[in-house]
Amino acid sequence: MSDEKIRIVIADDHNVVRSGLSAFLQVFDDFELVGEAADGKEAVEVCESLHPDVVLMDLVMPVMDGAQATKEIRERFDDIQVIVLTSFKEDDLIEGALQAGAIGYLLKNVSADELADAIRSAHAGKPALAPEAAQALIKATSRRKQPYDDELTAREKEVLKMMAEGLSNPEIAQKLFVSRSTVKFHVSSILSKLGAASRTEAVSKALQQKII
Amino acid sequence: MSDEKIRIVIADDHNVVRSGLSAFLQVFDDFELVGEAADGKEAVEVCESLHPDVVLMDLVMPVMDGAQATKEIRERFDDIQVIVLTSFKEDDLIEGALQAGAIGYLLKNVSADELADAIRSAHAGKPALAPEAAQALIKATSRRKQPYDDELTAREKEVLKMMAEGLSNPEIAQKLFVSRSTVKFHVSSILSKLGAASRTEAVSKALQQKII
DNA sequence: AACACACCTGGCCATCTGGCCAGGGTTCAT
DNA sequence: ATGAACCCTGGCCAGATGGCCAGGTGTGTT
Repeated sequence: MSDEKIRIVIADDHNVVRSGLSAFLQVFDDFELVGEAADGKEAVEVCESLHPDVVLMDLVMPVMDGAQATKEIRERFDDIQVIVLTSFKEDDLIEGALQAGAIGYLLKNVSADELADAIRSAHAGKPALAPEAAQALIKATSRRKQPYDDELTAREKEVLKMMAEGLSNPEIAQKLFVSRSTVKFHVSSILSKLGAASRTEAVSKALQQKII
Repeated sequence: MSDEKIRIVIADDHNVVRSGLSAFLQVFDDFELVGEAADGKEAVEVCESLHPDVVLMDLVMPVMDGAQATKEIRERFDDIQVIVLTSFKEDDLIEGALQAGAIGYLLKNVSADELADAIRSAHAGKPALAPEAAQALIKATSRRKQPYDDELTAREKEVLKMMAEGLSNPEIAQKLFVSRSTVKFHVSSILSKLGAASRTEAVSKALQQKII
């Protein structure tokens, strides 16, 4: 460890969480809380003006979400490390956060010591993943590999949305100014790409996998 | 205000949040934090042994959720007031929490002062709803009134789930050991109750309204 | 120029869908 | 016991579905 304190910024839209993190950090004398932000946009601005070493970033925030903020921060200041701090309810966001350039991923039920370790690791450029986070990551990736053979085209998504509204093929055909055959063609593609046996199953899968 | 301090218990599965709330409470000298709990079950137990005046309760927790814990606490100790503290993402849980007997509902982005006011109100038996919470409550109730004519029966939900899996009527009939006619009967009921014109629309609505 | 890809169309056909009709049975509260 | 629910069944039928076949167009890449 160097003599310099690790300069930290907290980005979370909840007062209580900011206060809690702040309390955690005060226990250790190698940390210095230099700024706070209540949303992603603020987080980026604070990084601009203060150039902290590490940002503790919530994912679910108004105005700009944590993943987007992480991306912007990492693109513009590659010496600022971002640790994502979130609740286990948001499994599906982990991947996006890591792709955005977060070096750490912790759940909000971390202890002060674990948090401190993660911050020191991140500052040293070493990743710090909570075991639950790693697990959720595996789950998230394996879940996405199976169902798809391919991505849906724009037209297919359009048709899929109408299917989810309960429209029949003739109705969709009328709305899109194409023939029933064409709609059937798209529907067939959708079914095979989603691995569904019927339009109902396709819509069900699409909704659950948040394709629409 | 009496001379006695208001005895408070915090129930939240996130360390950080507990720490943050604790820090908020320390600012005021009429509060005394007497216990903490990391899930709903612990919260009930802590209430049993410590009989606090007010519980600050998170809704999303492992083992037993906050609504259930609130219900049990209110049933057994009607002199303990519960204030639900949650994030705005969980709009749809507000109603359940209030039905369970919570007297207050705050979002986690409250300030220390707002929290203090809410605790004092709750202790005096006066409700304390965050404006956003009230708004979400209205939204939640109005959203539920429209789509339903009636609740689904257990059997109908069972059929609905199979529909969402993409099973056809004959397949469902086979699984349930009933005839195709019976399945059709249930499907018809589901369609009319959900206001859907086809099974696909029914499944779509059911998924979006979190019925299944 | 050749190719892949997305998009469009028509016809044939077995199957599924969902509305309508009719009739059973149970259990539970009034 | 007289409903009121929920659950079960059969038949009839127009329409929708989805798989299969065959073809067409335009785009952009190589």
